[in-house]
Amino acid sequence: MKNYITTPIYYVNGEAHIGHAYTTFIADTLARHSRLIGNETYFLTGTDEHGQKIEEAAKKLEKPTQEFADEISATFRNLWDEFDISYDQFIRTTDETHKKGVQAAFLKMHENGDIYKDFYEGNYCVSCESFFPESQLMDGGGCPDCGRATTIVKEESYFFRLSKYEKPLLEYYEAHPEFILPKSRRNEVISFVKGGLNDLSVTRTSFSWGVHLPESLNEPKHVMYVWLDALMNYVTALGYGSDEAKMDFWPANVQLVGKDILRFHAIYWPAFLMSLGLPLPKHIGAHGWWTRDGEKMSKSKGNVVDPREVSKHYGVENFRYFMMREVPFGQDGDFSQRALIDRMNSDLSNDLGNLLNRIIGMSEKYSDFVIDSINVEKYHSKELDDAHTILSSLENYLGELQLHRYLEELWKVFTIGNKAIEEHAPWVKIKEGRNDEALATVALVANLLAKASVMLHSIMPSTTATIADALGFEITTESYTKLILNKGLLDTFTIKKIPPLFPRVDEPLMQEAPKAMIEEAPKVEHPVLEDKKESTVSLEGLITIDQFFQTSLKIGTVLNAQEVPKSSKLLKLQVDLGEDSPRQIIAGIREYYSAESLIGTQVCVVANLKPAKLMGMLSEGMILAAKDADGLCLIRPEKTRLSGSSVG
RNA sequence: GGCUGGGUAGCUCAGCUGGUUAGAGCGCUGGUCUCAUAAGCCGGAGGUCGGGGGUUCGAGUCCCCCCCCCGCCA
Repeated sequence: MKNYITTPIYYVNGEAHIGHAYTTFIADTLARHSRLIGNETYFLTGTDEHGQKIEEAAKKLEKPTQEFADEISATFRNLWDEFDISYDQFIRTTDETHKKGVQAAFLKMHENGDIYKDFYEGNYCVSCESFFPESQLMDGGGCPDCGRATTIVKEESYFFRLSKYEKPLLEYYEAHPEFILPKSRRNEVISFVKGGLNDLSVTRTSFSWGVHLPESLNEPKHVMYVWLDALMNYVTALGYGSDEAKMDFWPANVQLVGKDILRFHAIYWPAFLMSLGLPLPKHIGAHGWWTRDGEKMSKSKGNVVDPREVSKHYGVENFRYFMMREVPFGQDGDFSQRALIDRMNSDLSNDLGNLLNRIIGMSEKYSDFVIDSINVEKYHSKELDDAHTILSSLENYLGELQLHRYLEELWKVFTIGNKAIEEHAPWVKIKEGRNDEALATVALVANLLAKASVMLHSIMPSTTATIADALGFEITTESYTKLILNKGLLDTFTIKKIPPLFPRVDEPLMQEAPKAMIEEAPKVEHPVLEDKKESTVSLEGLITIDQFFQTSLKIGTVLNAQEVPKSSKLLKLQVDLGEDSPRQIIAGIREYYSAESLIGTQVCVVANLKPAKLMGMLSEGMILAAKDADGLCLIRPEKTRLSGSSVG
């Protein structure tokens, strides 16, 4: 069976981040598994290098565009090599064969009547040199990026008849429920298509860094627009439009994408393929995003996870295991060192690594490291059966890309091993002279480890190779067939005494993200508070407690809030102070809080302030807030209190 | 605002077409073994299954209303 697996091609406008690594790890896992079970496999990844942004970025650095693209593309490729990603091809959209293939596809679509010339009309920002849809414009029609006025501009463009494929696509989704994974994403795509599809502008004349139209069309000004160019890579990599020798790998089995680009892969891409008369991929798998310590990653926060950094400190395969195990496919995941360390200690050190160590120790004492499976079936057929049931169920999870379930199940095999040792206590049997039984238990566990390692291999290739080596075998399609499919046992071998594979990790090995450090600081031990004898507060301007209580502070609940027209600072609030009717309070906090975000929340109000008028509107109180150079924040009760509760 | 999906133990989640005392992993905790990486194994605590109505002999599971969260669209 042929099995083609792809990652998206990564845009060369920045360094590889954890998201890129995640997609690539999943794809690599699927590819390795496919090879292991004996499929003819082709695994494609690469870089997307065309477009105006790349052209501009290169210009800024005063580099030839190609040179710029070469450099960034190489950083991706190097990272994958460092991570031992087993790609069969690394495609670049600047490859000549790719360009040729895209042109061939364009011609074919043109011939089929799916491409026509018209005008692209939209709101154009001259300064940003880009078009924006109506919905993205600012209130007055300004550019969402720079705020300047936009103008309606007409640009000559070729269009792809996407609208024609509305029905065929819907029918396809209907007939192939497994096309879009996870299934929850399927609804989104379907409802989008049901909402109607507009034809797609697929060429541009405003920049030149891209694939030009086929010469026969004689349109030197036109360049292919990003998605047509980029999506085609999946077939041009196989030689579409040039040497088509590898085209029999098409259709792809799994095409992995981030959830942000699902629409392009689940709508445009299949439509293009339909137009070209090519079959559609079996699965488009959309995975989620990663946050760090519960927060969105961003350059400005300085909390971006650098996959190279994590791998350097914790090891690529541990990192990889963590990402696969931690998150259900499609869901967003959270990266934290705590979670990573917990996973490593609990799953890798305790369950797996320690189990291997246990049998190394026993075999050393009981049989001079020699392990023989001869009596395993006699004494442990139950354990073997249970393990085989688990091992043979794993394939199902892979089909739905449920890597975390796959691993969760696989781990039960280690539990069987740990329990068996406990239950059969070989150390007791040895004392009783029942050596056969003791050694059978050790051999059982060796076999369980061997089998589990085979199934773990696609996720932790090098680690499992080490385990296999210690257990005197090699992980190959042959050993997969022998140990998993045919439920065979290991030949007699001498186990290698190796140091613990997964030493426990006690402290974070990396520097924490800036925010996280602040949050964790209070966990440090608190020194005992000394009793202060003399006040160091300046006596100037002090008031008595009675004077303080002349101010009535109350907790209020914001019932409603809206912007004050013509004011950039003021919000008009309706605040419930537990009185017969709510107060109207005008607060100068609009720059920091949206009206919407306040509704239903609680604030601290000066309740006995003489009413005042602000911009002609009555204000019956004041909201307490704290302000410093970083902005303003409201003073609120830590927990919800009854409206009108007094503060003091 | 429209449409999905979801709100179940401290945390992350499983619970299919309604049926015995609501589950798993991690965490916490008591015990126990000693081959082992302060690992393993056994046990325990902890949940009015978002709220309120309803259908039913019986509802986490079905229906209605409400609240809240994520996502997609506008």
